[in-house]
Formats: sequence, C-alpha cells, structure tokens
Amino acid sequence: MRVRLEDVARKAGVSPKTVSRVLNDEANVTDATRERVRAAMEAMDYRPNPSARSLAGHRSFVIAMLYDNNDNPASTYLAEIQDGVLEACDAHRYSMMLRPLRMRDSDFIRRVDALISDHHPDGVVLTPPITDYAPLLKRLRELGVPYASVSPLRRGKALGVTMDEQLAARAMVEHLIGLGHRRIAHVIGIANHGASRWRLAGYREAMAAAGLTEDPALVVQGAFTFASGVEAARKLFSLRKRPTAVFAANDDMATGVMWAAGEYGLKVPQDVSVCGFDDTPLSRQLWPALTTVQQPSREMGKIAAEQLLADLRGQGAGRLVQIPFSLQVRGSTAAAP
Amino acid sequence: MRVRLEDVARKAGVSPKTVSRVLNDEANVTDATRERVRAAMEAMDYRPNPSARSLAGHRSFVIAMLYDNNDNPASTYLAEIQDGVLEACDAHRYSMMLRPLRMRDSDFIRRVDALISDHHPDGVVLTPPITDYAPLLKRLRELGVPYASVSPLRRGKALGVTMDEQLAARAMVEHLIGLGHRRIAHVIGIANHGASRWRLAGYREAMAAAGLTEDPALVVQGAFTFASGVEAARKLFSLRKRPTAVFAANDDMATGVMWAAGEYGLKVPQDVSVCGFDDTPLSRQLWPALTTVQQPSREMGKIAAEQLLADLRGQGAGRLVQIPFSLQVRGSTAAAP
DNA sequence: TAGCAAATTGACAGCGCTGTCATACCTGAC
DNA sequence: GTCAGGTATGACAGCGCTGTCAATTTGCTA
Repeated sequence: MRVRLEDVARKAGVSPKTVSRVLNDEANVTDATRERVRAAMEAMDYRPNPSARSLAGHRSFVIAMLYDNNDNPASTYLAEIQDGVLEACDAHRYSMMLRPLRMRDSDFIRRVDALISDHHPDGVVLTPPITDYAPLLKRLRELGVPYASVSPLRRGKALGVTMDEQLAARAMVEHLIGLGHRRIAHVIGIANHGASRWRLAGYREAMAAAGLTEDPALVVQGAFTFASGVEAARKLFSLRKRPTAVFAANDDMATGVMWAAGEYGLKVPQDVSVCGFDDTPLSRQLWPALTTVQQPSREMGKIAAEQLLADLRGQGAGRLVQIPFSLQVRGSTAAAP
Repeated sequence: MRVRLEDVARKAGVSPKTVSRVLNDEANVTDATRERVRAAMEAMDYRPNPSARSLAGHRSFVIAMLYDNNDNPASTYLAEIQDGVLEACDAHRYSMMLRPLRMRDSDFIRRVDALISDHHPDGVVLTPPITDYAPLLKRLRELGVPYASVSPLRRGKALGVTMDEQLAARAMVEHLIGLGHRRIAHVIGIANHGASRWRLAGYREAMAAAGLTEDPALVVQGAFTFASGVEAARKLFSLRKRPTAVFAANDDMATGVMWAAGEYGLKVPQDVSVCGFDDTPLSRQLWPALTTVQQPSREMGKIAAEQLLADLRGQGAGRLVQIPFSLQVRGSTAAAP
C-alpha cells in the first residue's frame, strides 16, 4: 500500500492532524515539529491523495482554464497561455482543467455550470475574448468562483495580467516613423476584440504625435487570420499611392501581408516594410524574419494562474499585473524607399 | 447543500448502494429499478462527487495526455489531438490532464512517476514522438497504467489509432504523376519520426511503381518547420534541372517551399506544383490553397481516448484502429509545365 | 409445490484526509 | 506562585461514495 498521512504521523511521532497542518502550511506548529514532519514526508516520499484532500477539505486543487474555440482552430496563442497556466499549476501541485466554450452557443452558461458542479474548480482563468463576457462574470460571482484574466478589456477590479498593448503598438509605429516612413498602413484585427482596439489606438496615437494625418484608405479591416491579411494587403497594394510600411495587428495577418507583397512583386523590406504583433513562432521562421512586438503569452498565462492561486491562498494583494513588452526588430522593416 | 447519492436513494426508495450501481452501469439491477433511479437522478439534477468516487472506488476518472514539448513550441497538431481527447473525456465524464515532457531530459521517467503518484490517472494517451519511447512504455506497464497511442511507430500490440501514412503519401505522389510530373522532389521530415519514414516510403513506392528512377538530388532533408522548407526548396530550385513538383512531408514545410518559389520567381502551380501533408488550417488560407493529405488529428485524438476508455471499462476489444485519409486537391498542384 | 441456484438488494465499514473542538502547554503580569 | 490568555497538539467524527458480503427475492427444476 502507498504511504499515507497516518504513516508519516507515526514516523514523526505526531498526530495525523499535525501532519495535515504542515502539509497545508497552517499556523500553530513549532518550527521543530514542522521540520520533523517535513523530514518524515521526505524520507517516506509521501504523496498526499488529492481525492481525499478534496473530499475532506472542500477544495479541489483544480483550476480550470476557459477559452473560446469558435474562430481559432487551435490557435498557438491559446496553446502558449495554456502552457504557462500549466506550469504554474504544476509548481503549486494543482491540476489544470480545460473548458472550451463557444461564445455564440446558447448553452454557454450551462456548460460553465456543468464544469463547476462536476469538478468544483477552486478558481478559473479566463482568456480573450471571454474575459469580458458579462453574463459569465456575473455567473462566476454568483457561484463564488474566483477568476483571473489574461488581457481583460476592462481593467477595473479584475485580477490578472495585461500588457500595455496600446503603448506597444505606438512604439512599433514610432519605429517605422523613425525609419523615415510616412505612408504607414494598419490592418485591424477582429472588431471589438480588445487587442484590435488597443493596437489601432496606438497606431493613431503615434501618427498624431508625429504630425501625420491619417489616410482612411490606409486603415483596413482584417480578422486576425493569414487570409484576411492577404486580402487587406491586396487592397493596400492596389492603391495608386501605396503605403511604404504596413503594421498588421497580429503576426498571422502580417504574414499574409508579406505573402501578398510577393504577389505584387514587392520586396520586403526594400519596397515595403511589414511588421506584426505577438511574436508567434512563425514570425521568426519567415524570411525575412518579422519585426513584431513580443507578447509573452506563456508568461502571461503563468502569471494569471499565479495571481489566482495567491488569491485562493488569501494572499491576494495582487490586482492586475502589467507585464512589459519588447519590440523585436528583425529583417522585415527597413528605411523607407 | 448539494444533492448527494443518498438523497437520490431516498427519493427513489432504494439503498445508496443501488444508486451507486446504476451510476456505474453495473449489472444486477432490474430495468424497473434502474429506470426509477435514473429518473430520480434526473429530477434532482444529481452530480456525483468525483473526489468521493475516486477515494472509495480507487479510480480517478482522469486520463493524462503525454506529449513532447521539446521541439514544437505549441504545435497545432498537438492542440488538435488535445481537442479530440478532451471531447472524448467530456462525453464520458472523465477529465483530462496534460503532461508536457522533454524526451531529452534525464528526469523524463521521474516526471511520469510523479504524474502517476500525484494524480493516479486511470490511463494515458501517448502522442508522437513519445509513442515509441521504450523506457516509458516499460514503466507504464510496470505501474499497470493502460495507454493508447496516436500514430505509434510500431504497430504491434499497441492500443490506439493510426492512419496509413505510407499509402496516403503514395496516393499524393500518384496524383502528381497523374498530372504528368516526372521530376518530383520530396522534402523529408525530422529523421526517425515515424511520419517522416512512412511518407518517404510512400513517395518511393509511388515513384517505383510508375517506373521512375529516384534522383537523389531531389530528395532533401527538412525538419518539419517552415524555415526548413524554405531552405530545402532553395536547394531544389537552384538545381540545373529543377523539379516540376515538390511533395513536402508536412504543410509547414510545403508553405516554406511555396515561399521559396516566390523568391525564385516561380509561379505555383504553373511553374511548380507543391503539396504537403496534414491539412493544417494554414494550408487552406494560403494562396493558392495547398494540396495536401487530410490527417484528422482531432478525430484521432478522440478515437485514441475512446479506445482507452473502452479498455478501462473492460470492453477493450479494440486494438489499433486504422482511420481513412483523404486527399485534399487544391490550387497548388496542376499539370506539369 | 417444495427446493435450490441465481439474481437482486441492502447494511456497513472504510477510502485518506481535514474541520471542530477539547486539552495540554507555555508565557509574562501581578 | 498564581492565573489569564495565548500557542501548540491531539481526538474524533465525517466528507460522499464504493467494496464486501450477507439477506432477500426471483426464477427454475424436479
């Protein structure tokens, strides 16, 4: 049979309850006792049984990650966040449960309810774009389930992580302006996604700050996909006065823009500079490699989970953590022709 | 308080044990009783407590998905498999746990041991390339943990799913031959991956069957990445006698080949046909869209998990399920110039 | 129509841990 | 030296289910 808490207690010469206290980092145990118990656990390679802990302690040691899987068939962005959440869970001996949701489905809330009543997660991590879905947040509060968000749109009282995307977008566009570009285009992401808004706002801010007037023909709608990037770029490259630089709201679209440049016989970066946002693995594999904004998704997932776990422990001093971005200047941007 | 099994029992007028039997689909319950209990469960919206079930029943209702996250930072292939596994788990009220591993790390086995002793998964799903890592399989057998594999290399007694990749590759190349191509190149994947071997073998088989002798210069090594596809294609397009068609062992590399074609001023498919393998979302977004082999990763993950779950239930008639492939002929292949 | 095996149902303990509360111990103020 | 007021530890029940085995009912056979 496996070693149980009782066995550890016997070996350490204390009661099971005391071992339990040590296991859960509770107060009122002398350092000497605590040390003795720790040593016994170590020596016996004790592994607490999570089911027993949940049953008796009314906590599951599970946190759920909720995500929307409507548009993106397996996006790498989510996979990276997931990876970070998983790492944090592992470190704290929690387990992670996944719950794909479809925002458009009518049983959205029912699916959340089922998750909660079937698995009793101690908390949930929310990812874009469901970080700001009001009925969900309301329900979670009703059910008393704490949550942390990655890049929530509303930065009020939320617990989680964000990056100053607007500032990052502005920095990106300023980089282009610094290279001498004046006709700078922007490909917008899916309307109403926070990411799209912030990045557009940053673009506008940079243009305005440099005294450049925005040409409406140079701001085109995309949808965060490669194909939408290609389409948007075709519009831009068909203009009589083509842009000399294109800032796409994410890397997938930027890749599409580079693709379309090839179609039009335009060399990147000699004829047109292209830059994106996200620093996906693909962006480094392209040739020339894509200038982009590094958004540390993995790190953000990890931090969101850690914020949540700290909150569960009652050490929830943390609110919305702001994580720094960094510009990755690579081969796809160069001085204006 | 939540409704417990005991409450259902009272309502149905039977003992708790009988409700438990119904819950677990055990034998020796009359249809009438079973029906009565089911109705009571339904009426009360009964949700069994998984912790209590695990604790008393010595099963966790968890299956773990093991994967290698060394090379591929968040590959969509794995994300799709994961999605399928998750779907199967959900349907059977199991939960899925993820365990990223690094095949090169020395504590590989220790990490597996920790997973087992911490969470007691009832079984595990193995994904390429760790489906055939002997020390792992040995350890799982020692620990008595059942497993199912997605695309295992050795098709012996394994439980899981495969696709006849060799046949699919052959069909792909035969499609090219049918279009009149004779100088057909192949870009190989990472050496020793089953996928690389089978696809190469299928390529050779088709060439031989058509009476075409293999030109060693036309078979180049890649590594499943976009960048490696670009590099491989540059070698091919620099040859004095260029290939008229390139079959890359996966879509990422095929995308790289198309990219490189652009660099060399070659039009796809007029000057050169390009095809891949996997049918990743990207392949449809390219322009022209990529001719490829649809490998239903999501479906395969689902089937592997279902095979495993059936095995756990003792209904393990299933062995290695072979799933059909389908050629997706799209714009990137055309008659030889 | 008694008699026996098989099918059905239930009583009860216990899975491994934690919450509650009682008890033992210790400190410093007077 | 005594006692209040804390701190440290332990006894014990019970979380919600299932395994075991005994009790009861049913279906057959002779």
